[in-house]
Amino acid sequence: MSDNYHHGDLQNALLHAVGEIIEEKGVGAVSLREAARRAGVSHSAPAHHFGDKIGMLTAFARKGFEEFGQRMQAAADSADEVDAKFRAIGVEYIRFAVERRPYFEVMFRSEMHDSADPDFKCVSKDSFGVLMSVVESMSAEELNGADPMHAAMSAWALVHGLATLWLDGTLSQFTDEDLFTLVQGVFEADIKV
Amino acid sequence: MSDNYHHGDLQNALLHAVGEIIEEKGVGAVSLREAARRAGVSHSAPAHHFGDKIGMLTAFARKGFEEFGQRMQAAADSADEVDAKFRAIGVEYIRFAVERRPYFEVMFRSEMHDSADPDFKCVSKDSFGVLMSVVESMSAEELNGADPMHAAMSAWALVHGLATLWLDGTLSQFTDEDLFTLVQGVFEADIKV
DNA sequence: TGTACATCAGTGAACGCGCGTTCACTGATGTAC
DNA sequence: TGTACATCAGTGAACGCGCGTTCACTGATGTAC
Repeated sequence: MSDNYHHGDLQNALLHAVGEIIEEKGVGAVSLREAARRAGVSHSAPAHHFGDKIGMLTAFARKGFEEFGQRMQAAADSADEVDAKFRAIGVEYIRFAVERRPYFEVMFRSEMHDSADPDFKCVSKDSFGVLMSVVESMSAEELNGADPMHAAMSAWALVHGLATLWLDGTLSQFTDEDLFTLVQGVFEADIKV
Repeated sequence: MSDNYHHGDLQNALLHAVGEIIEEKGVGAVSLREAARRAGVSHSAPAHHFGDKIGMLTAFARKGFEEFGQRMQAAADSADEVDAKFRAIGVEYIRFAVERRPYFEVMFRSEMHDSADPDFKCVSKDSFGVLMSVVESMSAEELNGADPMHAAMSAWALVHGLATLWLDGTLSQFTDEDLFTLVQGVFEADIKV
């Protein structure tokens, strides 16, 4: 690999830079030029690879969903009992949101990516599939007679809500608890609405 | 009120404009200049009133929380039974998110306002207080022995997750259901994690 | 009833900035012969 | 083994844009006397 002209893996270097920018300055600070700067490359290089800004962010979101899907699957595989799988997925969801905040924010904010991108659609559906297949393996008794899709949405909404409220700093206004102590408490308190 | 120089209620006119901008072009399109344009006023007028951009958005969020708090309170008062209050609050939360999307987005995104603003803090805490007081009026039996704070967080996370997933367009990828049919189903399916 | 004056809302010109996009280009690489 | 050529990655100058902020200003309003 030459030192100069041909970077070798610029695509990944740029996506890495995007992550850094979000980590340091938030999603609003992402720009093609700043990503180029951090990758040590001319400011028009990113457009060459990704077409435009939204293309770069969509590629970033796709990469996020790939890791996310793998982690969800690993969580589901980490337990034998259905309800243990269920909990493991929930905890891993929140863990991902906190550890990989830049991905999470771009993945789940519609204005930050192109949801119509076929690859994006595919990889995001796959992630949801992990949750669905766990729910579908539940017995009618375990589901309390609930529709599996609704049960999946319910679980998803709960962890997604916790994650976003935490990331937005709203929760810390109301409780001093460590996030995972809180998660534990919330999972146990998940009373019937 | 003169036609020209002194507007009379520019502050509100600007906040109204902010709502319009978000409705039409999303939170990223908000600017002092665009708000001024829509209020039919010079571009430096908003700074005169709000100090800077974040000041304008924080005022917008405050206004949102005021309406939000009132609606939460009205929902809580609309029923006699505790669990009916609980449900009413949940539905109203989601209804607010959908009907008043611009407010909702600015209220719950930390980078869109100044969370340290004393008035903001006050009015957002008040809203949460409505939920807390309903949960606190529940008997130990109704709570299934759960900590009231955790029960409140759990309910909050559920509806907040539903609302944000819906607004971000993520849910519509997976279900064709009307939002409130889905909400109904999810509330009923709210199984123990 | 009239005048002077303080206050405050809103103006408009100017500034510098970072951005996305375009485009003709150049340097490196690999392949065909 | 050497040469010609196509391909593709990355360059860098240029463009126009909308933005936030500043600042000396002006027009309207109300109050004191």
